[in-house]
Order: sequence, then structure tokens, then C-alpha cells
Amino acid sequence: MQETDHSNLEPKSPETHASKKRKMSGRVVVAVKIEENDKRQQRNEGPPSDCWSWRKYGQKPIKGSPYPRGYYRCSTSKGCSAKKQVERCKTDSSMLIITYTSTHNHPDPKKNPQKSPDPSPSNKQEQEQEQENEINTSPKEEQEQESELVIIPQENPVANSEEHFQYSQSPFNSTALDQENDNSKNPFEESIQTPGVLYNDDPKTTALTRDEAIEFSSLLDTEENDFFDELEELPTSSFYTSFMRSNFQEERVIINPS
DNA sequence: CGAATTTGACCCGCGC
DNA sequence: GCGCGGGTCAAATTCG
Repeated sequence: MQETDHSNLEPKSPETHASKKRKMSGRVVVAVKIEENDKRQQRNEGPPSDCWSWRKYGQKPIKGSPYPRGYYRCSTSKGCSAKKQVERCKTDSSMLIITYTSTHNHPDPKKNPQKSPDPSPSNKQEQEQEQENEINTSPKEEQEQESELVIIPQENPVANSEEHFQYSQSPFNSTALDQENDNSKNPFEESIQTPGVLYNDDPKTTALTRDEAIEFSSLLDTEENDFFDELEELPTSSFYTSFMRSNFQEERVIINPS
């Protein structure tokens, strides 16, 4: 009986449902490769612990995907409306697709630890310090990007993308590359979160078009290509670019469709 | 005891 | 107009 009269209640905020219902303007899709050995990711799909704390508020099975999608909300700050959806690529269970929505209205906890960047959640998500490279949240990068694209090749600095990549300090080693090239065989015990692909639909940000992106992806892996097919819309603002970088300074690919 | 997670129900937008 | 799919809320449950 609680939501029986949602239309009546509709409390909370003016943008409770209808407003954002399929209208989410800014969205960023990131693909993160996880190790199959990484049980925490495999079992709970524990999203890569960004610097923020996320509280799960829902989960739903997705049509066409054997894996459910988890809905998380930023719990770092009470009033933060940042959200993210985590699901697994249907074609590649080792690939995690994270979709970020809304924005954080509070500073990066890494810089301003309000609560705890890494509050070791429950035993289920005992994500230790998988990506604690809290270094590169360089402010300079955040402010000077606007039309820059960050591409973190999964297999290796491919080519055309030049050095714009923020290899910050991504542990890009042969191991990681190897997996990307041959993820079918998969790796071993390394819990390296290999890069993923980030789509960024910022008309301003010029770089690769989605077409190219796909092409790019096919270079990486055929399967990924398939999964790319699903990620087509990524309306995003340049802010996200910086946002993403702050969060995933590790490795991911930002591609922008035309 | 408190906080976080889990699970089911409900609502809305979109497609047919 | 109806049905499907996706997204969010809220109560219950579990864990620390």
C-alpha cells in the first residue's frame, strides 16, 4: 500500500520518477573487465570501488541478459543524487558494464574523506583495495579537458589514439594485455581490473565516433563488439569526462560517438 | 542496535 | 489501449 498511490504521494523530489524516467540526461557507460578469479566481483558483481560509497537500492533481471542489473546510489553524501547501474555483459561475464547517472554534489571523498572512501562493506563485498590509486585525481586534468578524450586501450596503446590516454599509472602490463587479447583463455590469479570502455556522448568532446569506437572495440575483442552494440546512447557532458577520470583514474576507455 | 542488502511490488515510458 | 521492460521505493532480513 505504500506505492499504491504513488501518484498521490510522489513526495521526495520533483524528479522522483517521471522526471528521470527514461530521460536521464547525463549517462556514462563504462565497461570494466574483471577477473573471473575475482570472486567478489563475480558473485556480487561488486562494482569497482570508486572513491565513493554506493548503497544498493535495487536489482532487476534484464531482458536478454542472464545477469541481473544492480542499482546503486551514492551513500557518501546524504544529498548526493549520483547513481550507477552495474550489470554484466551478457556475452562476456567477465566484463562489467557500469552506467553512471546523475552527478555527485559533493567533493571527491578521496580528497575530502567525509565518511570513508573504502568502508569495507559487508563480507560480501569485501573489496579490498583494488584500485587505490588515489593519486591521479589531479585537479589540473579535471579542468583542462573539455574537448579531450581519454582512451585507455585495453590491449595496448593502439594507435591512433595517441597519447592522450591517461595512463596515469594504470597497471598496464602484458598480463592485462594478454587477457584482453585472449580473454577467452583467461587469466590466473591476478585481480587486475582491466580497462573498459567508456562512452561519452559529448558533442563537444571530439575524438572517436561511435563507429570508430566500435571498430576500436573489435580490435580488442569480438565479443566486446557485441556488447558494444548494446551501448549506444551515452548522452554525457564534459563534466562526466572529468568525473570519470576522477573516479576511474585507472583504466578505461572513453569514446565518444559523433 | 544500526546500517546495508535483499526482494517484491508498483509506476512510468515506450512499442505494438 | 494493452503489454513489456526498466527503474525506484519500501519493508524485511542479514551482517557487523
